[in-house]
Order: sequence, then C-alpha cells, then structure tokens
Amino acid sequence: MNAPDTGPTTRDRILNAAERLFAQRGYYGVTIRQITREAGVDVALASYYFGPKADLFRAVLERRAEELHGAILASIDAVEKRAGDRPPGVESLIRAFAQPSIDRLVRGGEGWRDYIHMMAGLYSSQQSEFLVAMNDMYTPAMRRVMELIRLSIPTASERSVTLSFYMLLTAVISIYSETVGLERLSNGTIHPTDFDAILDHLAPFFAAGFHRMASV
Amino acid sequence: MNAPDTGPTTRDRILNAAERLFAQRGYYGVTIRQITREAGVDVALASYYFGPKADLFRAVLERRAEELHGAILASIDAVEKRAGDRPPGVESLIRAFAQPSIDRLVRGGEGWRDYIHMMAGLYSSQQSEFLVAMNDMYTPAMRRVMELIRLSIPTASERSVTLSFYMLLTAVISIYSETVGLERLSNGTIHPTDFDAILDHLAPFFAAGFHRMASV
DNA sequence: GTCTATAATGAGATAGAC
DNA sequence: GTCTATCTCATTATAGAC
Repeated sequence: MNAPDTGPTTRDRILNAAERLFAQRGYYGVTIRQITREAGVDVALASYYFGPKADLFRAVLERRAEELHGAILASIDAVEKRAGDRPPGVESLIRAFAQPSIDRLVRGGEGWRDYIHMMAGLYSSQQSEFLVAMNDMYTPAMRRVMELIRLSIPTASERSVTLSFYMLLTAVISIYSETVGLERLSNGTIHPTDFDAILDHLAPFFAAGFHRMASV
Repeated sequence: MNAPDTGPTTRDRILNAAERLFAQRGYYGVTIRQITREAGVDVALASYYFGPKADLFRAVLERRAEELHGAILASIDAVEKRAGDRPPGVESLIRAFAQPSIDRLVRGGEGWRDYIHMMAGLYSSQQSEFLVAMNDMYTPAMRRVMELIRLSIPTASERSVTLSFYMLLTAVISIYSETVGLERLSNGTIHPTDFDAILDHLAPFFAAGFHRMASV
C-alpha cells in the first residue's frame, strides 16, 4: 500500500503511540495530545481517524487481538495433535495457553510488548467496560483450554476447573505485566523478564493444583 | 476529639472520598475537585491538608496499612501457635495470610472495601512508585509466610518458594479486586463475592502446587 | 489528509479574606 | 480551619483553511 520508505501510516503511528502510552499509564493517565505528540502528528488527526478517546482505546485493543487469539488456538490444537487419541496433559495445556503471548512479549518487538502490558494492566482495573470487551476477545481459547482440562481430569467438576483456571489466568496475566512485584519479593534474584524460567515453574505448579482438585 | 454527632473530621471526609474514588477509577481517573465534591468540602481543603495529589494518594494508602498488616501478622502467629512445635501446614498458612483482608472486605464496611479494591488495582498497574510503597508496607508479613512455608517443606528451595508465593499473591489480589473476570468465566455461576467458597478452593489448590515444587 | 485556530471546559494550586 | 477568587495551564473537540 505504501512506498517502502514511508514507514507506518498516520493511522498506525497513532495506534502505536497510543499502545505505548496506555501500556505505561493506563487509560486515564494518557491524553490525546500526548499520544499525537508521541506519534509526531497533529492533535486533530486522532479525532479524525478514531473519534473520541474511548474509541481509540478500543481500536488499540482490537488491532492485535485476532492474531494473538488465533495463535493461542493454534497452539492448543498442536498440543492436541501431539497427544494423539488421548487428551493432552494439563501441564502441556498450560504451556500452550501461555506460550504465544510470551513469544510475542519477548520476540514480537515493542508493539507486542506494549499491547500485552496494556492488556495486563486492564485486567485488574475497574474499567469494566473495556475489561469485558477484552475478555470476550479471548473467551473461545479460554473455554477450549477448560474443556480439554476436563477431558484430562474427568473427575473434576466444571466449577472446580473454572475456579482453578481463574487462578491460573490471574497469575499468567500478572506475569505478562512484568511488574516489580516478583523482583522485590525475591530481593532482585528473580527477574520478571525470565519468562522461560517462570513458565517452567508455573506449569507444573498449577498442573498440580488442578489435579489436587480433581475430586471436587 | 469530636462531639459525637459531628461525624468524621474534614481530613477524614477527604480521605474517605479519595479512597472510594481511587478504588473505582484509579489515580489518574480521579481529580481533586471530584474528591472534594464527593466529600462535601471545599476544593482548597485538599491542598491545605495533604498538599499535592500524589501525597493525598499516599495518605490514603498509609491510613489502613498498619492495622491490616498487623492483623495479617497476628493471624500467622495464631496458626503457628495452633500448630505447636511443628511448622504449620501450607494450607493453613495460605488461609492465615488471606483471611484478614477478606474479613475486612466483607465485614469491614465500605471504607475497608474501597481500600482493598484500591490496593488490588494498584498492584497490577505500572504506577511503580506507589506500587513499591505499598509492597513495602506488607513485606514483613509476606516474608514471614515464605519462611514458614520453607520450614513446612524443607526440601523446597528459597527460589521455588518465592516463585510459588508470587503466583499465590497474584491470585489472591485478583480475588480481592472482585472484577467481572470470574463471573464471566463461569457464565455467572460463580460470584466474585463468594470469598469463602473461593478461599476453600484456593487454599488446597495452591498448597498442592507448593508441595509439587518441593524438590526444585 | 493535514493543519491552524479557537471554543468550551476543567485541571492543580495558592493568595488572601474571613 | 474554611472559603472566595483567581492564576496558569492543559484538556477534548471541532470548524474551516489549505
């Protein structure tokens, strides 16, 4: 669409800047003027392309959702295939669910990092309008994981698996946010960016929990 | 100090209003004018009592920290006493850690509810300055729990227990925030305010994880 | 598609009267 | 300890020139 040296379009420049700033300071912590300043474009262009601020926020949220959600579903499918006729193990399902986000966080460039930080910040906010919108974008993948865990642990009730999955979800999302919490808790010996090490701990840790609640 | 019918002092009226609004909309989502309007006092009084907005936020954060932190420590002590000479079990330590906050969330009145929601919102924000301040207020209790878990599972490394405790912490804090996440995940069958039921699931769930990672 | 200019509003903070 | 008045600055949003 563009000549090779023009870089991103104005629309994308605004989305990129908004993504970065919303990730750092949340919805209310950012003004449209800061966004357009950061993007190097005129203030009026934000309204021109996106309308009000809330719509710009939603546009940022939606831009990468389809790709990431698709990657998570594909990752779950791959684990299913590898398991053959039997249901895949819980630990591998946890890994399949978390890995695509971590891949993009680590190797997807700044844009993906900002996007995932932004989602993590949103998840525990009281901004329930945006929160529900985001939740809905990833619901099919979450339901699929819960379904497969139930096949893997048939004695566990739906309620038990839902509660356990929620615990998993909150932990995974906190890890995506790379906050200083873990670093301070460990006196600086564990870095929030050691995602591989953290996932190697998290996966068996939570798998054990799911199995423990198998009879509930 | 006050006559019995004057109600809270102006200072406390401002703190109460700030607590409520910060809990709902976060630091940036609230203006001093909104706070003083909600408190029914003049705008200028916020500056008079607390100085800049950041200092007011810190004052809200600090007001209840000592009491809650003390209650958590007392709760841990009680579990230790009950266990006698042997180290207390992991599940009872998890309960001791989470229960004082839940008690205040459920039975402490609006003020405590707002305070705990505000802390939960802060924990996963990128507001690292306030975040670190809050973390520090509760560090002794967290260290104590980790210490006792290590006594209970002597084969677990410090690193393993720290990672596991971090997972626990993120889940517990998410639950305090009472967001719509769990409700949506369960299609409305599990309510975020069913704290007793959630804790009955969470405690054995996480205890199993700690034990699973005993040899790491 | 981009920018200038401006309208309308609200923000934080404080000096000074009471 | 409280309030009025005001300063200074930034905000969203839009109308209209280019």
